[in-house]
This record gives sequence, C-alpha cells and structure tokens, in this order.
Amino acid sequence: MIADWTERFQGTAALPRPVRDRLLKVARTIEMPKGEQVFGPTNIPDSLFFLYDGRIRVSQSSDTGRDIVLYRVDAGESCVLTTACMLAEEAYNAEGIAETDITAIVLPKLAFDRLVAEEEAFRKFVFAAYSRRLIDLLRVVDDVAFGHMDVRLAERLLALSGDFKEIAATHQQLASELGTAREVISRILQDFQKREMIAQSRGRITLLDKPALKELAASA
Amino acid sequence: MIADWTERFQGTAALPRPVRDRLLKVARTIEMPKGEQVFGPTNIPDSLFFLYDGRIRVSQSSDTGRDIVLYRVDAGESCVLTTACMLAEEAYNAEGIAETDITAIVLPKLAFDRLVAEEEAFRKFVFAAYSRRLIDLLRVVDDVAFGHMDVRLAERLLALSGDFKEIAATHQQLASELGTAREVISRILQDFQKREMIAQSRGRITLLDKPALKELAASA
DNA sequence: GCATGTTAAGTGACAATGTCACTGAAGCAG
DNA sequence: CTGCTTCAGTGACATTGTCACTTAACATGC
Repeated sequence: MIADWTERFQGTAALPRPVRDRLLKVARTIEMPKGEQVFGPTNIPDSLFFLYDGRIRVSQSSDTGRDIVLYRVDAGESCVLTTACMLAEEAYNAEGIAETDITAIVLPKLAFDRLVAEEEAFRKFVFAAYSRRLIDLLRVVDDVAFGHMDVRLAERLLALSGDFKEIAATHQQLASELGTAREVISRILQDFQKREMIAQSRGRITLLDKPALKELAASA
Repeated sequence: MIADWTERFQGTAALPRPVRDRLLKVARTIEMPKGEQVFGPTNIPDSLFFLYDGRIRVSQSSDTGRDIVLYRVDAGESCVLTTACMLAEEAYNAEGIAETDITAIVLPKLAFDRLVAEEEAFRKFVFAAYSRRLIDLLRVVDDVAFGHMDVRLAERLLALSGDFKEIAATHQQLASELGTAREVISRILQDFQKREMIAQSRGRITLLDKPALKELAASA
C-alpha cells in the first residue's frame, strides 16, 4: 500500500528506484491524528521525518501567547527542522502540528547517516530540503520585518482559499498564522469588508473580490 | 601559511587531519577587502565558501531601503546560504558583506560533492553549519515578530561592544542591524541616555551601565 | 421553545513602532 | 572661515500591538 511512497518525494529532487528500495528496507511508517504535536521543544525526535501523506504546520510561539507560522510541510517533503535540532543541540521553540491526519516515514538516525553517505540522490534530496527551508525562513523574516499587515493578510487569505471562495478560520487563527494579535486581524478584515472584498460570518470568510485581493497582495 | 586552515573549522564539528589534508588539495583561497559584497542576489557564486579569516555580515534588504542582519559568519564557519541558493535556484534577496578584510576557502561544487560523499567528518560539518543557520534564523524571526525594540537594541549594543565600553556605530547602522528605522533607534537611545545607561556622541556610543542594559536585555 | 455557558468578534483607549518632512549640529575639505 | 556632507533631533501622523472590556453567535440541556 505504501510500497511506492518514495515516488512522492520528488518535490525538490526525485529519488530513483534503487534508492527508494533501499529506503523502504530501513524505514517504518507512523500515523498521527490531526491536531497532534509532531515535534516541539519538549518533544525532540531522535529520528528523521519524511511526510508521506497529510500536512504539518510548523510554527513558533512567543511567551506572550502569540504564534507565527514558519512554513508547512507537505506530503513528499522532509521536515529538516527536527534534523537541525538533533544536530545543533540548541534550544528552539518551534513546534510542528499535524494539520491533517498524517502518515510519515521514520528513518532512524543511523540509517539516515548511511543513506546520506552512500546514496547521492538521497543526499541531494536532503540538501534540497534544507535549502528550501532556509529560503522559506528568509521569506518569513522579510514579511515580518518589512511587510504590511494588510498585504500579508490578503496573501494569506488567497493562499488558504485555494480555488475556493470560502475559508473556515477564526480571526484568532489568522492572527496565529501571521504572528499578530486577533484585534489587528479584526480591524483589517473589517476594512476589507467595507471595501467589499470579503464577507464575514462567525468562523468563516468569503472572498468576494479575489482580483482586488490579489492586487493588494501584489503590492508587497 | 594557510596550511593549517582547517584547524579553524571546529566551531560546530572538528575536522580530523586526513579530511583537512584532502580539503587542502582541492581548495583555493581568495581574499576580499572590507566592504566588498561576497554574495548577493545578482552575485550568486558557483562554489562554496569557508571563511578562514575575518567576518561576513549577512543581511536582507527591503525595497523601502530598510535592512536587517540575519547572522554573521565568523572565521571557521561555512556560509551555507550560498549553498542553499545554488541548490534551490530560488530568488532571494539576502547579501553577504565582508565586515573585515576576509580570507576564504573556495571549494568548487564538484569537489564539495565528492568530499560530502566520502568524508563523514566533512558531512557532519556541513550539516551542522546548515543547522546552525536554521536556528539563527528562527531566532531572528522570534525577535522580529515578538521582541520589543528597546530590548533588542540593548542586546545588540552589548553584543557589539564585546569587552569594551565604546561602540563606533551610527544610529542608521544600528537600525540596519535590527531592521528598523533610524528615528526609532534615536528615540530609544535618547531614552537610554536619560536613564544614564549610555552616553552618545556623533557615531559613538559609550555603555555607562552594562548591568542595567543586561537586565533590560534579559527581559526578552 | 428558552436559559445558560462558551467561543468568536467588536470596541475604545492607549502604547509602541514606522513614516515623513523637516531642522539643527558635527565633522571635513577647500 | 566657509561651505559641503553626514549624523542626529523633532513633531506630526499612520500603523500595529496591548488591554480591558462588551456584544454576538452558536451549543447544550432543560
């Protein structure tokens, strides 16, 4: 059923069949329900994660109760932050939450070391994963340090809506995406509503004018 | 003269002698004067950098003219951002500036690949470098998203002063460290001055009361 | 139905930070 | 000494963050 899982790992660098076969021999899979903490400051895994199915939200929390989403790990991607923390042995306060039910491949550290040593394709995959996250974080820094909240919110609304017009999210959840306070989101959404770009009801937002939102988001 | 350069690369994972010897065979060194751009959006190197001597400041710029320092590369460290960008082929707008005259080891990509494949110690070194930068960036995100400017400034003043009491820096330079505007720095420094924690003159700041600054910085 | 509790959202006041358009001050070069 | 140039100070205002609330929407049990 999961015999072809490595075929999913092609996002940044595809893994050829022989490498996949080797992976299958040493890996085992785990499943976690939606909402579960995959890793966190008090829950540092000693193995490496490769996400087969589902999505993980990686976020950072402040001690004043605010959150910010750093990036999301999608099916076919690796979660290098755990790797990083294993290696660096430094404190960090990011956590990964299963945003859906997830299935992950767990690779013990020793097996990981061997694969990295012996399989060029695997090595490339891992380096690409690291690189991608570094660049994701650069983007977050840029947004937080220099971006305007209305623009960032418009971007996020569009991203969350996908091809649909409706989003099921509370103001608090949106605030936690962007690392700001609920009141700030409320204010901006009211402004969007006044300008007839969205409609709101409890826990739900309808994007009435995506082009206008896109124009706003483009003025980053 | 530089035959022992690899001995410097021990910050996160030491390189044993045989690995160092191999490195020396394939690497060449370059020097750059203080102020030079080591890499940037329009200046993506096709080799890997290991800093032998000096210091590089890696910062990100906004299109509105503000800057923020992401981290510094010290002697003995690798600059993985260039690696990341080579691999990810994504746009980014970070740049590295030589903060002092620098001497760097340049490793062609092919030689890098071979070393990573064949030398476990080198691999560990590279992974540790990646991990360290990821964690550095987590810290930056945390600071920018949740930190207070007076606390961040106090931290930076202490870090920049080292064991001395004097700092040679303009308000603009400090603003560019922290990703804020000069006026904000001026305001906060005036406050510090009023509280007799510092004294100021054109382009120079004297830390009069380091304990008080440390206490402020600790309330992060 | 209705009462009640819980969570989501709105509000106003204020503090902190960012932006703008300036003014004044310090050092430098002639 | 006289102008440049860079650095720092200032006040007004916009945006964002924080606090202490109020009001509204839904859920549950009766």
